[in-house]
Amino acid sequence: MGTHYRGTEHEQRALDTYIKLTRASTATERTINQHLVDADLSISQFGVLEALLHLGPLSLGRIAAKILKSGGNLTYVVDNLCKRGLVERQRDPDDGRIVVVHLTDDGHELIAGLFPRHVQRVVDAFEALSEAEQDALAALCKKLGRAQADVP
Amino acid sequence: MGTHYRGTEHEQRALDTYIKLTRASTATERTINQHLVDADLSISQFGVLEALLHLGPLSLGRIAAKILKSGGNLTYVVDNLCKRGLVERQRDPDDGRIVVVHLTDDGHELIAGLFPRHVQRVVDAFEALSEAEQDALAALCKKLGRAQADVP
DNA sequence: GGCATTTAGTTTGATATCGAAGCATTTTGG
DNA sequence: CCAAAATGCTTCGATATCAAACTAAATGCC
Repeated sequence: MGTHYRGTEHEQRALDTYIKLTRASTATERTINQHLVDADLSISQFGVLEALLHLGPLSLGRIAAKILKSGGNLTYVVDNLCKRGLVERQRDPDDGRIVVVHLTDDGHELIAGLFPRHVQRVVDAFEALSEAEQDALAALCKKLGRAQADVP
Repeated sequence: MGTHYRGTEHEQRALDTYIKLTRASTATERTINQHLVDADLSISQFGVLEALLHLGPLSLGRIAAKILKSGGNLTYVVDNLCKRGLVERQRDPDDGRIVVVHLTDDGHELIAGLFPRHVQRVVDAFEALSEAEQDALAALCKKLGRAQADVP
């Protein structure tokens, strides 16, 4: 693995870490989300349903922040979930700009049934690392992720 | 951060690590690729050009494997690069199934000029971690990434 | 109170992305 | 030597995704 670019050792290290991080993330996500195909859900759709399951009804903006997607995107994803009757939109009576999204009974049943399987897949995917290694990885990722807000 | 799901400690740990990994990867990618907007290149387009710069002409299949994208996708991305005159297709005379993609002069000039800036951005993004931390992160990601091939 | 600014969502146009189906071409097995 | 299987790419239909333009509602300032 690694790039074929010849730079300083410092550059090489950053490039190499970057590639491995990206690949690990992509590969892990792909493995874990394999089961969503059966439920006919996209990753984003699953993300929205999961957020609603664990946090209760949320505005579009809060969902967008939660799953790190753009507003325009969220409108689209929620549209598709609405069409399938898994969620519903409700305008906030106090603030007419806000649209709150909540699970329907069908939606709740679907995500509640799916989630345990999802957890198991996450656990399986990370079985390759010991608990200490998982903690170390999480800590490094947290540090790295936090820092990105400050990089121009 | 972290999920709001109450499971066993073992489950919590995997879920938490998963979220932090995904977020760090997404955030870092976003920071680093910000400069591509100026060059009017998508991340995938940049990935293709970079692969060609450092590895020389490649078949579509090899590019797909290199940047972890589906074949159908690669056809599309390379189409767009062709339209802009940055790459060209060439059928392999020995094996009529294979299409080899290579940089044009314009393409070479563009990516060769862009790459140093890209490296600098990667270095900057990872400045938040010490060299030892970067090495540790790379090693953990490598281990995790490798293992995904074996998870059903 | 009324205009300017900010905030929340939606729309739009372009690129990305996948999986499956389709089409050549090459390789393989009998 | 030929039919079957495998390989490499393209096409297609659907979803995702972003950024920018747009609309509507609330807030702030004078």
